[in-house]
Amino acid sequence: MQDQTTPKRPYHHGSLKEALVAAGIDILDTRGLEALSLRAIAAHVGVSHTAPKNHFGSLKGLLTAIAAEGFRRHTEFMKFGAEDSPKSRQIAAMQGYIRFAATHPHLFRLMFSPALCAYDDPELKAAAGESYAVLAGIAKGLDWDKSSAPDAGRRAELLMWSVVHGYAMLHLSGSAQGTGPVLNIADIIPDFGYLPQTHSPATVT
Amino acid sequence: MQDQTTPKRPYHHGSLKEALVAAGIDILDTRGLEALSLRAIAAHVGVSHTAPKNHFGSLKGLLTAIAAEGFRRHTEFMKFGAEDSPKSRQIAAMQGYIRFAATHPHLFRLMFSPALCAYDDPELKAAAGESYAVLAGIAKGLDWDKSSAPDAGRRAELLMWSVVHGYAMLHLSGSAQGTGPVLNIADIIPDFGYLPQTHSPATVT
DNA sequence: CTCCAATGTTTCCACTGGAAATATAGATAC
DNA sequence: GTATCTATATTTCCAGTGGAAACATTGGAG
Repeated sequence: MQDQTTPKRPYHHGSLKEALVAAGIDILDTRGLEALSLRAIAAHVGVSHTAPKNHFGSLKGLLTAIAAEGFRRHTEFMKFGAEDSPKSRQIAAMQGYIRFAATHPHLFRLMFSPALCAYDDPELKAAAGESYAVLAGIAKGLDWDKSSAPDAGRRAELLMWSVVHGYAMLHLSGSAQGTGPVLNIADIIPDFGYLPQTHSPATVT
Repeated sequence: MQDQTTPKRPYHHGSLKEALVAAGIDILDTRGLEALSLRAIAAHVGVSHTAPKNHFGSLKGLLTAIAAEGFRRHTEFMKFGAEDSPKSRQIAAMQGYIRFAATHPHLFRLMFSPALCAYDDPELKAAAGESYAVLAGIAKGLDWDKSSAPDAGRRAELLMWSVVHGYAMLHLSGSAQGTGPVLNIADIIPDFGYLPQTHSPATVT
C-alpha cells in the first residue's frame, strides 16, 4: 500500500530505460535535436543526469537506443496503408518513408547521424535492418532495373532507397524549399502518377 | 621591413576570415566533425577562441562560411571531367557529387546540417544555389520524366538530385555498407551502364 | 599627431558529458 | 525476520564548450 504515501517519487524508477527513450523522442519532437542533451532527457524524467549511465553507458548509448526505437516506428509508417499488391506496398512504403521524415524530422536525422549513434549496436542493427528489409522486399517485384545483371535485385533496392532517402533528406535540410511540402512520391516518380494518393493523418508543419 | 622582426606574430592576423575557414575544412578532413569546435578552429590558426566573433558573429556563422566554401568546391567536383555533351556532363556531375561526398565526408555532412548552418545566409544561399544549378541545368536535357506534366523539368531535377544525394548520404551513414564503395553511378542507374567510367584521383578510404 | 574604429585578448559565465564516491532499496540467503 | 549483496540512483566533482563583457593593440582617417 505504498500508493497511499503522498506523491513521493520512489528512489527506483522501475522502468527508467523505456522512460528515457520516450523522453528523448518527446524532446526531439517538441524542442528539436539541439535540445537533446543528456541532462535534458534526465530532467524530463525527473532523474539525475548520471542515472542513464547505468542503463546505456553513455549519451551515445542512449541516443542509439532512441534511434533504434525510431527505426521501429519508421518501419510501421512504411507498412501503413498497404494493401495486398506489390504496387500498393511500394507506394505505401515510399510515402511512409517520406511521411515519417516529415513527421519526426529530428528523430529521422538522429537515426542517420553516425556522429551520434553507434551503428554496431545489435539492437540498432536489428531495427534498421528490418526497416531496410521492407523496402528491399518490395523492390524485388519491380522492373526498375531492366538489365539482366546478376545483381539486378540489389541495384533496384539501392535505387529505390536512394531516391526516397535523398528526397526526404533534401526536404529536411531545406534544400528542396520552394518546391513546397511535396510529400506525395508521385510528384517525383512520374511512373506513379496514375496512382491514387494515400496520404494519412500526419502532415508537414 | 617588419619581416626582420623575429617570428613575432603580429597582433592583427591580416586574413583571419579565410584562415579560419581553411582551418575548419582542414580539421573536418583530418579529425572529423566531432572535433570541429570553435576553440579548435581558433587554436589551429593560433588565435584566441573569441577572435572569430568579429568576423562571423558566432560559431554558427563560421560553420556557415565553411559550408559555403564546401559548396563551391562541390560545384567544381561536379564540373570535373565533363566533355561537351549532355550525357557526359550528366555522368560527370553525378559521379562528381558522390566523389565529393566520399572525399570530404564530414564537410559534406556539415553542408547538409540545418542544426549547424544558417541556410538564410546570402553567401551560403548563393553557393548552394550554384551547385544545384549544375544538376538542374543538366536535368533539362534528360528524358527521365516522360510524362508531359507542366512541371516535368522540375520533376527531373528533383529526381536526379534525390538519387545522387540519397546515395551519397546512405554511404556516409554506413547504411549502404556491404555494397562496397560503389562510387560509379552506373552501378545504381542501369541506363548508364554502357558509359565509360570516369573515375578521378580521389577514392573512398 | 590624435583620435577612432577594427581587430584580438583576457576573464568571466552557464552549460555539457563523464568519473568517482555515496546513498537507497529490492532481492536473496540463512 | 534479518543480514548481506547487488542493482539503481544521487551527489559532487572535473575538463571542455560557446558566448558576453571589458580591455588591449593596431592601422588608418581626420
